Parts: sequence; C-alpha cells; structure tokens
Amino acid sequence: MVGLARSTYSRGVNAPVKRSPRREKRRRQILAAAEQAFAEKGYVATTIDDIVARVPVARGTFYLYFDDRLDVFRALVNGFFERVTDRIQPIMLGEGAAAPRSQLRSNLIRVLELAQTEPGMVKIALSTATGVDEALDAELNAFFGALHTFMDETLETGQTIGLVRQGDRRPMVAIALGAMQSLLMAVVRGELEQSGGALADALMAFLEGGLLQK
Amino acid sequence: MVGLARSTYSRGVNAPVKRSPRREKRRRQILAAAEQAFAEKGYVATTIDDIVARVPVARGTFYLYFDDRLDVFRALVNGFFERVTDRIQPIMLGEGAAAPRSQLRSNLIRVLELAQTEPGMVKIALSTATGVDEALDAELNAFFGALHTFMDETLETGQTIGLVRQGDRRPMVAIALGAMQSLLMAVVRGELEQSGGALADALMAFLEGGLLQK
DNA sequence: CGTGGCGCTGACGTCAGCGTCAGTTTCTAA
DNA sequence: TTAGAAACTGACGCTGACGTCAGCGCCACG
Repeated sequence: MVGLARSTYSRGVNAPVKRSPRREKRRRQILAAAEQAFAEKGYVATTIDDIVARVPVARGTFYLYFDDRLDVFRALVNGFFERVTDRIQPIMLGEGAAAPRSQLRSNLIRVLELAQTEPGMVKIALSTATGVDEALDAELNAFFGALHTFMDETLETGQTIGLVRQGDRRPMVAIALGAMQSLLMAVVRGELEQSGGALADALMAFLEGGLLQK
Repeated sequence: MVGLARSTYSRGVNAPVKRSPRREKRRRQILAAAEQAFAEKGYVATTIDDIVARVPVARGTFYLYFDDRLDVFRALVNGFFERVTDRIQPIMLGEGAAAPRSQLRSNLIRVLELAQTEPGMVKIALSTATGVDEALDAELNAFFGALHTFMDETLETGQTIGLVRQGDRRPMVAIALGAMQSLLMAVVRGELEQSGGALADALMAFLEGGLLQK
C-alpha cells in the first residue's frame, strides 16, 4: 500500500442526501455549531438543543440534516480525519525527491499547523471521541489503524535504507504516534505557543537523538 | 517539591461513610463490577443497571454505597491513580543511590507491569475518562498536571547533572508522557505482548538514541 | 424467643432529551 | 401573480434511566 487511505463518511439512512447551495450552507452552519458545542462541553454533555441554540434554527431542522447527535459527530470527526490524511504524504525515495528527513519534517509541520488552525477538532478527535459509540469506535480504529500501518511501512522502508535503526517496529510506532498525539494536545491546550516549525524541530530532535545525553 | 503527590478522593455527601467488614466487601464488589462495565461499554453507555447486573444486588443497594454513576467512576479512577503514583519513585541522587538510568528504567517497568495487571483500568483512565464531567476533568487535570510537573522537575535535575540534553523541556515532557501513554494503550489492547522489561527497554532505547540512525 | 437495626429490595414517580409531523413560511419558476 | 415545492417550526408524546423509599427479612444480642 502506498500512502494513507482516506476515510469515508456515509451518512445515515433517514437524512436526505440531496444538495443545493442553500442546504449546503445550513449543513455547514450546523456542523460548525456542533463543533463548537462538542469542543466546549464534550460529546457526553452536548444535547441537540445545545447545538441548535448556536444557529438561528429550530430543533426540528436539525433532523432535516442529520440523523442524530452521533451522525453529526461522525461527520465532524471524519471530515477532520480527511484533512489530516491530506496533510500526510508518503516519503518519496529516489532521484528527484527531497531528503527523507526533510519530507518527514514537512509532514510534521503540516499536521502541527492544522492543529493550530483547528484546536477544537483536535480536542474532539483525540480526547472525546473514544468510547462514545461502538460504530464510531470502529471508524476511529480504522483511522488510527491506517495511520499505524502507514507508520509501520514508513519505518520499514526507513530501516531498509538505513535511516531508521533496527529493532522491533511495534513499540517504535506506538511511541512515535503517542508522542505526536501528545504534542498536538499540548498545542491545543495552549501549553506550547510555538510555531509549527519549532515544534517539528523539537520532535525531530527526539527522533534523531532521544532525550538523554550520550 | 519531591516526588509525585497522591491524589485524594473524597466521596459525595449523601452516601454513608461508615465502615464495617460486610459493607467494605459489598463496596468492593460494586467497584469491581463497575470497573468491568466501564471497561467493556465505556462510561457513556454504562448505566447503573449494567453495573448492578454484575453483582447479586438490587438497584437500590447501589445508592447505599455511591451517590451516582460519576461517584463510582471517580472512586475507580482515583484509586488507580493512587496505585500508579505509588509506583513512580523520584530519581535519587548521591552516594548510595543506583544509577539514575536504572532508577528510570525501574519506574517504567513498575508502571508497565501495573498496566498489564489492570488493563481495564488503563483503558478507562486513559481513554474514557476525559470529557465526561467537569469535576472529574478537574481531578484528571490535577493528576496529569502533577505528573507533568514531576516529569519537568526530573528532567530539570537531569539537565543539571548532564544526563538529559539541553533545550526547552516543555515539548520533551509532552513527548515523553505521550510516548508512555501510547505504549500503555498498546499493551492493554494486546498489541504488545512483551514483558514489562522488554517494553521498558524499547522505551529506554528511544530516550537514549531516538529513532533515526546517525 | 423476641426485637431492634442493618442491609437490602424493586416498583414507582419524575424528568431530560429525543424524534416526529401537521402546519406555516419562504422560495422559485411559470 | 400564483401555485407548487422546499425549508423550517416547535409543541407533543414517548422513552429509558434516574434516585427514592416504604417495607421485607435476617442476624445478633438480650
């Protein structure tokens, strides 16, 4: 497999699928309101009324666009995962390609900058999304599983060309993804106000030399 | 500050505080049932009936021991955090003390082994606990904040004695804690069946040399 | 053998949040 | 201008989970 597969969001059965500019706009309004509400109160505590209160729209209208609370939530999370996926490019090898290290760094920067643009979604996707619903969990697992696989394949290539040290890749993958995730959370909590570049460098320093002195 | 402060769980107002061997036993039964239920279905989907169904006890009895669902949940999470805290020892310096690296490794092993003993609690504490309730979030932040501070102080000492490389400690802390957390989750998901020692070594390799080849 | 109290029961009333739908308004196109 | 379609409204009935509490049974002790 090459690259990171895009996740797909298929809406429920009941809510209509037809598109019109007007409908699209409403849909986006409701999504934006839901994003705000979820980021603020968490999935558990957010009701349809909370969402609808942020849009000049009645309760019933919500159901013309989404099946239920989970449906909006899934739409949000899946949309975000798509945007993340778009920012992760597989490392290219060979003649014209940039140095693998700099390709890696670019990937990190792009994702970190996305997080700075959408702190609410990072919070939602990384901390309220899990354990909410079985179907959603399955989708999250699909995304993180794909990320995991992608990372593993990348490391494997890295090992064969001598860029990555030898050894069991499984803990490496877990550690690397966990580090990234934690860094993203720190960013959206406002603990690290640095630029994407500076943060990517901090992470690169880790990947290149660890934490401890020789 | 020296060491990692213990978190404290104070129960709600309504549930009685009196102790007797019989009461204690029931309480533990209910806690165990709740742990199972939460680990299985997540906090959101678990009802009092789900918990009580795992103990030969009626719904009403639950309320003789806990105020509500959140109360049991807090008791569980706080108990677990205490056990984690007990396993993290501050790095001792000076004459009689073991080498800092080996003290660090021991800490990692102790925590990893706790995770292997209590996979359900790890899952609960690291993935369903956040965003559930404002008061609980505050307690979680207190715990993770204390861990953060402890880690930062440890790294600071490490920097002064030349064990830890120089540089902004904030991303270091985020990365190290995130790596650990992710490793714990991988363990409880059964992705890494290795011994605590082997996992600790994988993490130590990371801390000592990163991921990339020189 | 009583009786007081402790532990427990589970049916019950309450209520927050849900999803619906008959009716109203706004848009569109002839 | 008007009729039909599309978008929207919000009161309504329903459900499922909650927390309570009057009463039951059992044990310990006098």
